[in-house]
Amino acid sequence: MAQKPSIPKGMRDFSPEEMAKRNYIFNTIREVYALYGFSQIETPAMETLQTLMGKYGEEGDKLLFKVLNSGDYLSGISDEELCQRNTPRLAARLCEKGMRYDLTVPFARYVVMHRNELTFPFKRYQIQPVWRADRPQKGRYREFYQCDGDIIGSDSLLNEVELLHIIDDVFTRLNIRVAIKLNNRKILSGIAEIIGAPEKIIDITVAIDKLDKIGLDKVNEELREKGLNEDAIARLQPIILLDGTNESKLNTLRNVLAESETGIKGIEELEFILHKLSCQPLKAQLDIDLTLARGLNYYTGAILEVKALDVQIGSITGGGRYDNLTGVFGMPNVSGVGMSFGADRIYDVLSQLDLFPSDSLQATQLMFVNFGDKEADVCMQHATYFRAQGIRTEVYPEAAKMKKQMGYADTHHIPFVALVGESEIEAGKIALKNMTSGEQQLLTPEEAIKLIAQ
RNA sequence: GUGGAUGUAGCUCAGUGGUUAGAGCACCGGAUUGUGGUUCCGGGUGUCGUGGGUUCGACUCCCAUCUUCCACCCCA
Repeated sequence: MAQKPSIPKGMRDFSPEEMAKRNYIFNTIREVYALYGFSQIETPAMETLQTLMGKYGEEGDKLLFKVLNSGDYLSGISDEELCQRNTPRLAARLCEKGMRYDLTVPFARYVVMHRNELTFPFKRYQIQPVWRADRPQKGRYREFYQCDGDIIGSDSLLNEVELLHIIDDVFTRLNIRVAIKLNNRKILSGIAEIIGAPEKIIDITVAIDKLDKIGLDKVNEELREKGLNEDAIARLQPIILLDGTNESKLNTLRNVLAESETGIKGIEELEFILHKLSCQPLKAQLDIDLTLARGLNYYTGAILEVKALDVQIGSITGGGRYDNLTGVFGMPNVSGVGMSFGADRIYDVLSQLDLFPSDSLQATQLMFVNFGDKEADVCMQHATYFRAQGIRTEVYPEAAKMKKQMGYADTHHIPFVALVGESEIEAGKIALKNMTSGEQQLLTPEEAIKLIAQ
């Protein structure tokens, strides 16, 4: 007897109901992207390791799923090499492909390869799974979907504004209340500059990012450990604890960063975005948040992150401006701004708040009960007609007991059941039962369609 | 990758070093051959995650391994 089957760690099956809910999310995001003039692309599940390696830092390289070469993958490898057991080097010899880790790097590769076909600015969205050999936890999987949208080949800050509107539209449609956190990498750089530790920018942002989690004392402690002197830490305090309206935050920053050209530039960028948004306000609340650093260090300008207000969960969307997306692939000076919706976390939010609209879950609208061969023939013809009219229709395939057939309709949440037996056939009508109210009436097919369609 | 928990029926979980492993819900059959979601009757559907070990005897104790979960790391 075969063992119980299983699936790899951190990967999931999706039931019909889960798929319906997931598609509701994907469709919403797709529609909004399309409304803003984005076009969809897809890239392969695997990329060459040459494309993937070294793009996500040391940590990222470890988390890449590598794919063993096909065929005689040991040919050309000596026993000596095998015995050395140098895992990274051996992996490089045995694997030349890897599973995509995110959608941004494959997109950069895509842009470089297709640069002659593209007209810039290029606005693309991409909804595909990515794979990471991370240790799974709740809400963290080894296979999950990202829904990326990027605008590349344009330095205009209007793109940032547009992304914020897209985010606002998506979450408005999904009925999720969110707060959008906004920051600018240039401001963070300016801060590092002012306190005289520009090379510590990563350490500082990582430490500041933990404020919510570990508190001010621990953050300062960590800064100390990272080699910042007391004077620098002291100068950081007002920045770490910055509070008030977005406007007052920017004013405070303007004073603190007066001597940093970069910092002032960052402030001006944020001011521009806020000004544009004041003409066309968002429904979501928007906060300037300096603790927002984002792990990835390729961002160079605006950084954004979205949190759900009514559910305790990590960020459900993130993004920002990067100046040199394609540089590593030999195509310099392509600037872009992009973001990624975290579909799996959005799913969790909608589930917890019970916000999936019921019509997004409904599949079949009408089921014909099967009374036997002769009746079924008539039902099949009716079904063809109903389908042609756009009604999602099925005919129960067996002349099972009425109880079983009704039970089937019930568990599948089919709102209408049609009963067509001898007497109905004779009258040329169908008995249409509303499964919610229990009411039943004798109707012509046309009348039935009208009733079901409303 | 580091540290710590967890795994018994489809689901949520009881259970004891000793016969044949239980409950609720779900599910299946019947009451009911043209009417579901209510009711009544009947049914346990399981290699107790997997593989070893200790023992007269292991679901229970030990080891390994896998899964899921928690914290760190990192992140969506």
